[in-house]
Amino acid sequence: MTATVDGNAAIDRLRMQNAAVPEAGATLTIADIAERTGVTAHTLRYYERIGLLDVERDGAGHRVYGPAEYRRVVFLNRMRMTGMPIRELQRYVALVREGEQTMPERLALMLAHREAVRRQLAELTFALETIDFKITAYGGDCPV
Amino acid sequence: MTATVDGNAAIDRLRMQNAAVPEAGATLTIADIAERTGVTAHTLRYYERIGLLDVERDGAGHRVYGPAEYRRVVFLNRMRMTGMPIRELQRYVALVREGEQTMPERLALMLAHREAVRRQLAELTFALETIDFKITAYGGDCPV
DNA sequence: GTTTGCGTTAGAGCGCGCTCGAAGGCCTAC
DNA sequence: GTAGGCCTTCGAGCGCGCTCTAACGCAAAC
Repeated sequence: MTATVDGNAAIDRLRMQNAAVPEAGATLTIADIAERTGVTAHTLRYYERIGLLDVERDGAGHRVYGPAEYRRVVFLNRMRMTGMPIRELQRYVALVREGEQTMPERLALMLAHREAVRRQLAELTFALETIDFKITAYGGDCPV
Repeated sequence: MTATVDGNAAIDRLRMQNAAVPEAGATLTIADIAERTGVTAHTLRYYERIGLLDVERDGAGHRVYGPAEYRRVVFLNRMRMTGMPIRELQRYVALVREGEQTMPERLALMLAHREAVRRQLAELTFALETIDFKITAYGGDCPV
């Protein structure tokens, strides 16, 4: 993972994920996916174990990832970044497997999560004021 | 904790904390502090145990909180909300106990944390786009 | 042919931040 | 005087999300 000017590892990862989308028909190993997404092989196996990923095996029993799996990993990673619990992701993935008729429910899940993220943003912004206040206070004196 | 229009429990708590500042000289029980800050009595004892709070005892051995302790609890709560680890709070509190000469170091800690929170805000904002994209996609079809 | 290196599985372990249980003390109300 | 309720301490337990170990397999490189 290469560092960029702002030095934000998570944002770097997001940029990397956008840049490293495999072309249609490509087949990738677990190491490839780990490198391209920044999700460790251990975690990829863990995600598969708990039902977040479905991955084929080659003749040697090794995992074979394609663009669809790549996109899934990136999606999972972003939802985790925004604090979506594993349990909810399991529910979402289960709905995807059930087929098109679950699209309204999936949409509802995403809408609810968007609200959760917006609340999170509001909280962070609010709490940031306390930090700013603290920093300003260190110009004078600082209680606590 | 009373609900407000937007239904954001954490923001409600922040508002409540601002509204429930005890007047100078007031003495509060652990239950009072729990109610006013939204931090449970269990957690308040835990914070004390790990060195984040210093609280006096009355004749019966019960904890007695004053405005300074209240402010400390509110501060701790806000730093936790923004993801500051307990270890860092322990370090900060240790610096406070060491006295005024640690103010530059405390300031540096706060500045670093402010940057961390800003990064967090950037990440959330970035990842929010993925959610928005997903939601838009449900108007059409949705891969993954 | 053996070393190197990547992969596999099952399952244990860990760090964090609480959260709870048990056993008991003090104070007030009835 | 006894029941209820809130307080105390100590220590164990828990949910989450990984993270790592052990033991082993296959396959190309030397």
